[in-house]
Amino acid sequence: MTSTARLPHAFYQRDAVTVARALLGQRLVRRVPREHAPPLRLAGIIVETEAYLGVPDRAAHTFGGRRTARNRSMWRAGGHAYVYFTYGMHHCLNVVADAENEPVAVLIRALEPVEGLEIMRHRRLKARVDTDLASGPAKLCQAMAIDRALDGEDLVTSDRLWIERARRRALPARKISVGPRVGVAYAGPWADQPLRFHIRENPHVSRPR
DNA sequence: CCTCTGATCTTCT
DNA sequence: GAAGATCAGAGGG
Repeated sequence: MTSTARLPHAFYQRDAVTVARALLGQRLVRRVPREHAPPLRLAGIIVETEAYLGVPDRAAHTFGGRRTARNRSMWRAGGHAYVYFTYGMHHCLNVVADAENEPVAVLIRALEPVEGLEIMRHRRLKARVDTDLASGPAKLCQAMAIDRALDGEDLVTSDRLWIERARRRALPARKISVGPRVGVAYAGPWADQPLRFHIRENPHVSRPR
């Protein structure tokens, strides 16, 4: 029997590294209302994450504690969404972690699609194979119809975006691969920190160059 | 397999 | 005015 219980507030109220590891194997769900039709339900298992550690973390948008119009959601309590727009065309989804006013978050980097595959294929026409549907932070936002309209969303109460518990316990460490974060070479020593986590041998994980 | 490049525009300096 | 928590396609080996 498949559980549909949402991850509770307390799940997110932990340090970003713990949350980044615990999110692996859980199910991200997007509900999209439609006129004259039942709502769409899109879902994918989280297979890759990165932790961003806030004020001291040179790679984080909240480095130095600077608040901007873009990053203000990161100061919210753990369990909210932080969605940003970048490169003039891409959106990326973060899950805010830890306590309110602790501006840390977890970037969701890849999903294994499990519900609404037909819709996702339609939204991702460039993907020749299903392992390319959501194998990157911007790809998954495209597949799941996630944009800035969902910035600041409360994942515990929202009817548009939430995360369900798909596994009872966190994945054992031996099934998680750990390494440096992608695309943050500018961050000095923080670029080398082991803050990227992904499920080992899962074909839906991103393949950065 | 690998490296290089263009796209495209919001955000912040 | 420049850069960016990216992606896709092209070209060469």
